[in-house]
Amino acid sequence: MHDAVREQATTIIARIPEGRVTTYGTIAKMTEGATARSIGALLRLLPKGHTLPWHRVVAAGGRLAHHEGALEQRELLSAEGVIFDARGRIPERFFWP
DNA sequence: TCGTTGACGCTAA
DNA sequence: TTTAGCGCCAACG
Repeated sequence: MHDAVREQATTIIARIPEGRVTTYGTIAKMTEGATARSIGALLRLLPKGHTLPWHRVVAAGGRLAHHEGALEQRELLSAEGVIFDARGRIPERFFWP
């Protein structure tokens, strides 16, 4: 992934409003030359002290991707008012854009 | 350079 | 609704 693509992706993630979420696929579509998988790779390698709202990036269908920080992610989202339904999915009204 | 791994997505069955 | 299969891309040894 080129630096320009990475910068564009991080910019998009930084623009996600509080209390809203977006998906890997959505970011990939908005970023030229990126795919859902490349976005995942990008977030995985984020520096320790970054200010990016990574917790607002979820898997397709509003499901929560299974990774180490999933629990923390769920807490952060809940703190912002994001609701999980009975099946552990985020309703579409929380999606951004 | 090659094979493996993993914060994924989409489609078919 | 759940699984499997395939495509996809970056990092790493």
